[in-house]
Amino acid sequence: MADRYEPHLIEPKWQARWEADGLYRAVDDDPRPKWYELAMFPYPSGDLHTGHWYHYSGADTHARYMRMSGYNVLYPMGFDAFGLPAENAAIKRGVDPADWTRSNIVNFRRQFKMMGASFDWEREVVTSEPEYYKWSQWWFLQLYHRGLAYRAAAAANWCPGCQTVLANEQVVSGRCERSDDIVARRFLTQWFFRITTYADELLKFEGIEWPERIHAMQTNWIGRSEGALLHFKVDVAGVDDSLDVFTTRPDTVYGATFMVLAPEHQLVDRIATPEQRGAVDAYRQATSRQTEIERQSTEKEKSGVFTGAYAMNTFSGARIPIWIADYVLVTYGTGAVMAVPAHDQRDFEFATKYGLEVIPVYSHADVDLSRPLERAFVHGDAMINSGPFDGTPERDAIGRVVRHAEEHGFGEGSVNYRMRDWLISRQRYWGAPIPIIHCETHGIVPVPEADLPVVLPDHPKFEATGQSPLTQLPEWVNVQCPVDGGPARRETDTLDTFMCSSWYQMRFVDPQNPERAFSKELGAKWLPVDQYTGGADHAVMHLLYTRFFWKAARDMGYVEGDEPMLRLFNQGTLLGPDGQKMSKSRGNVVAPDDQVAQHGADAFRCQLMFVGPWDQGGPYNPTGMAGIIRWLHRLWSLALDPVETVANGDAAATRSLRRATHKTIAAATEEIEHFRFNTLIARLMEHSTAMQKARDAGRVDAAAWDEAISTALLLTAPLAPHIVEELWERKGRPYSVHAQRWPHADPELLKEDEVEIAVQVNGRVRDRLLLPATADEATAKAAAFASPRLKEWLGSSEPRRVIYVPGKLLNIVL
RNA sequence: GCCGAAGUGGCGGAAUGGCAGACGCGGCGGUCUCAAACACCGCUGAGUGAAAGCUCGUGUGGGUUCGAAUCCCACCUUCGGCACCA
Repeated sequence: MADRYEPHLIEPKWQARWEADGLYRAVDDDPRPKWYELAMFPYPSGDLHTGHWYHYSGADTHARYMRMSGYNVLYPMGFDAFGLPAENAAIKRGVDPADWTRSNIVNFRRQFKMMGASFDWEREVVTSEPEYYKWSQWWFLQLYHRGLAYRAAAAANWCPGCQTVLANEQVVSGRCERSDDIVARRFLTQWFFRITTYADELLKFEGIEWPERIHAMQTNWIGRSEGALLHFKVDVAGVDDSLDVFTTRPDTVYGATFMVLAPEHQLVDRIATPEQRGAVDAYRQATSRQTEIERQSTEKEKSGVFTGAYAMNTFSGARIPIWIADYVLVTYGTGAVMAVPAHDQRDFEFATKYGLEVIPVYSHADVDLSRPLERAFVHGDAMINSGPFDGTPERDAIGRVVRHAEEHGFGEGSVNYRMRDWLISRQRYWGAPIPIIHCETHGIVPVPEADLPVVLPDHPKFEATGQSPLTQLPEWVNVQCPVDGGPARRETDTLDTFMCSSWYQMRFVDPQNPERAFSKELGAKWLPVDQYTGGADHAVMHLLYTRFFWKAARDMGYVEGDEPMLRLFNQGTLLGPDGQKMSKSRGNVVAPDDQVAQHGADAFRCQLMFVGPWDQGGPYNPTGMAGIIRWLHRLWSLALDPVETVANGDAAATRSLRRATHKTIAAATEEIEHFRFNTLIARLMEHSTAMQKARDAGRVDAAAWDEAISTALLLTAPLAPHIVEELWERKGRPYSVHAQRWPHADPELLKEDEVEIAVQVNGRVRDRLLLPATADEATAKAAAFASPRLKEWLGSSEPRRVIYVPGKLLNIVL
């Protein structure tokens, strides 16, 4: 008699065995086709939470499936270990960030192992260890040498809480993505990566299977708009500048009756007239006091101030006033717009408020131009008030105006992007030091590759100075210039952690290489990633950065192919049992360690996979755990309890059991390929029920039973690795179930002998008939007319039409 | 405002042109048990009926089709992203 299923006894046993045997090690010279499965690595803060379990349970199940499908699977894990929480812990509690991080990693590793995750731990990387960040620094130098890293004085997003700058991607509706503080502006000299060089290529998603919504979000973020750069002459004595504006509507240029500059625009100081200077300065002050959120509010009434200066509309020859207003952003386009009040609603509101001229430059069938406009109209029929262009239909207008501009030197066709270059400087301690030395005579000098890594010094001091804590360590900062040995200072900014995670997938292919970031051979062997999984919250940060990074690496000859991750699957967000985001303050947190202690890792994994479609996430249902546990117990007793078998079972019953088994194989394969774990489990439960029925009927065919049990175990192995390994062993099968081949469905066995078809009369189901699977329309029709139940519906009239879908339904239209 | 996803029993969800509600939870009834359970069996969308059955039913309104949860149009709601973007 088999003993009970007791997960806490079998799970640690198998975890130890798998580790000792190196069961999940990826072998570089294995002849089988490679499969690189990658799950976004975590930031090691405190505990592996339920959201992590949700992600890694699905990823692990898929990786195990691919291994059983005959692939040489690389499924590595590491830690994205630089970042703010470690530094904040250091500031608050005085612990060393490195110690804090290492102890968290120890805990994460323990929890990953408790989960039964099939990572190849020999390839682990930790981004905060010098062995790794040496190569992050090396990559920085490669980008620098290629002109893709540069330093610029620019307005930066400053998070007062984190005391550091943020990339645009890390600002979420005016707040810090991490700390939720309101972001301020600061002018600082910072390091940038020239991601905009790749903007157009990043808009292409050819050759990769990524979710549509990630395409949409990245496309949205990059924000490409086509238009023209037009030059307007500044009409101010002693200023010989032209004022450039980007516009998507160069065809409305004759209607540009004023210009608006962002208050921070460089030209403002030089053109403001003495009479207007006071008002201009006051407005600029008021603007700088506003937060990003206040400034971006679309509710707010438009405001602005006249500079007293004029520009010349190069096209119309009109002298038009130059205003400043906060609705023009210094970070977008050229920070200046030509205002066309007749055809842009914002400009219209502004013109109305300040009594500026409104000149329509399009006719419109529904707009009476003899009266003042009540609002702007964006599209029109044909150009008017536009000199030589009058009468041009709208569809030809932009092309003609741009050609004219180019011929006369008034401007040129241009493309503008919303996306800015990637700001990578952080005034933080816990990050990879940027490998640059500032020399009094030689300026910016890259650290020679032979001197890498630039090791992060121990014993940091944290004082909220707004500068990198590294500036407070003079013995580290003061160095000799690599060129002449003269006095020089190290760069004290550290790299944005997203830089470290932009190339980690490359390091996993050759994680211990002391000579290079990774060898070309191993890169060619394993890269790119075949399947990537992770949350959609990284859509415009990590997932955009890593694509940029890859393309830059490709252009430098380090990798081949255009994309780093061929397939991407985003799991959804797991919510608390109350349907709210899990958080300690709400008290709706499900603690994985407790769940494992109570029910075992297999049950917790399965329950997480069963709550709903993996890509949708949704509320965690703690009471549903009972169903999963019942099913695992059923599997246990099906496999181990004695069953009355015979050598040659009843043919029909045998065929029925084998059909159930093979149908389950076919369905399960389809589900697991598409990450549909909830329906995968439903299919497996149905199979368990089918086996139970066969067993209870007695005198089961021994071979069919054996096949059913083996199949059930093989199909369940990726989801619940421990219980299946235990049952596999107890059934006397060869170790390990996880090294077995995924079963194949026999198409012959999938065929039904008889099928139940629905018989409809005028589209409504009136009866169900059992027919041979091969029945043709005539047979089905004859059977329907022979059915007593259908008599009253069909009457004696001839059907007008009959639709027959073999195996499914017969619809008789009267 | 723009882009994207979604709306189905008491609950999580299944079905992507062919029998709506698979699978599971919960509930109800029963079996075994001294008793209970994470053991087992049955029922469980609403209305009506003794029952067979019939009628209604997938956010709302319309359409296409022999047939629509599924496709099309309009609208409503929720979630995610972007937003004074020139």
